[in-house]
Amino acid sequence: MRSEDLTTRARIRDAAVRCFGRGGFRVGVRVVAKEAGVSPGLVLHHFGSKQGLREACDAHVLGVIREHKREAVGGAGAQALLMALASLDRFAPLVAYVLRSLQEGGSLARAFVDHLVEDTEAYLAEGVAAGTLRPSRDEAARARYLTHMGIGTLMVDLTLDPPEDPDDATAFLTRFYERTALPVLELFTDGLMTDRSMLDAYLLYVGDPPAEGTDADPPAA
Amino acid sequence: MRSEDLTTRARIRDAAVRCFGRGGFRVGVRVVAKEAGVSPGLVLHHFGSKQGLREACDAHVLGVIREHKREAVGGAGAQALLMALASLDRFAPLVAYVLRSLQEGGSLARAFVDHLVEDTEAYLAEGVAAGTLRPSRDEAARARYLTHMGIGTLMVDLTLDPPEDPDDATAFLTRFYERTALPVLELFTDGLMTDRSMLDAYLLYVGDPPAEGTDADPPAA
DNA sequence: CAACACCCTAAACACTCGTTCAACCCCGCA
DNA sequence: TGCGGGGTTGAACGAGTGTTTAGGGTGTTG
Repeated sequence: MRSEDLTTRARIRDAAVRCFGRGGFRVGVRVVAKEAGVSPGLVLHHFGSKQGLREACDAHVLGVIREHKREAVGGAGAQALLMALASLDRFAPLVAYVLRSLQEGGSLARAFVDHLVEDTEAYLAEGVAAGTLRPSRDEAARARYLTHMGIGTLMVDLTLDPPEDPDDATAFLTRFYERTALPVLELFTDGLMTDRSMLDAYLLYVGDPPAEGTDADPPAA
Repeated sequence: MRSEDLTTRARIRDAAVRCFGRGGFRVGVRVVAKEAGVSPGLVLHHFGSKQGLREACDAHVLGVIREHKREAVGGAGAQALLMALASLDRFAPLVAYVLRSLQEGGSLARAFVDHLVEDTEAYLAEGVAAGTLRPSRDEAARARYLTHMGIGTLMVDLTLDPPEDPDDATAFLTRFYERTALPVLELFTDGLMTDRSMLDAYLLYVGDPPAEGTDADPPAA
């Protein structure tokens, strides 16, 4: 911790990120104040209100993630990004904060997810262009769906059996990855169904959708 | 509403289900009491504590769902079940309650999801036996993954832009279904990738997994 | 009729929350 | 030396929470 060379304001903000990441946004101002080593009044003096404190946290976390996304290199996708960030343990509290934010909703969650959807769309487009990924009849919808799906699966695992140590985001993410790697790879390479009847029925039902992009050859079963 | 022919205890319980479904579990005992048309003290008199009230709600909701699952016939899967239940509008508050429960965690959420995982596993086994679904190297893991994935995608949509009318679970579920039908059908019929390299790399890396149950022939590409 | 048991209410209690405020310390500056 | 003035404190306020408790009614029973 290089906490003494920070502004008091920044120290409070970082403490708040830690506290909110650990216990959600219901933790009180007094807890944050104690974590930062200051009095409760000072927190409100610097941020106006608890809402202001949270907004400052949101802005800071989002900024740091945007800034350091390139360090967290590798494939697109929510887990990949969070995993890479959490492995750099100085970012672990930020990851916990993001997970909490995704759990309880709010503007940071929306911004973060929209950001990921963009990345995913670009990543998918690359893959399609390179021939490694199949094209979709609605690329935007697919990108959003895959992103929501990735994050959602993670969130369900998180809420259903929350890790005993809320600080160790890395352990949780690793465990999650181990449990889901095989099914997700199977699904992504071969799909689930053996024929196209359900998809065709749907396409017939909705009257065949935009079909923009490449209306590519359906790969023979 | 046939509310006057119920025990006061049942009336309070149903009011609590509605309130919790609408506003989450943070809504106060006084709100529930007002919704039920009784005094706040009576709520605690009947259920001992707020925790007791919630447990009674959990038990009741789970019981009703178990009981009426056959009415809500059709394919397995979280959305299918919830959708079918919500369409019967007398169950709409229950569905909202379940969604809240999934959002905030708790024993009902766990029970509900475990229940769904079982159903999914049976449903998948049927499909595999009938030849309409591809087998997996770890059927249990796949069933759990697909269930968490389905519910998770739903929850992300729900937390990211919550519906303006928290009572109308049907509208939300319909909209969700429309947005995801195409991507999910595409993914389930053809997968995402054009070759098996990533899956093979993983299988090589983990040294080919348990493969218990049906150590079936990997379907020839 | 008296007495008991039960359903129910209204008020109060104890606590936590976000927020406010008067005062204090300590710094630079004239 | 006196004078701000921002950083900081700790106590207090008011509204919210879950919970407790004393006490009305009301019906049933002896």
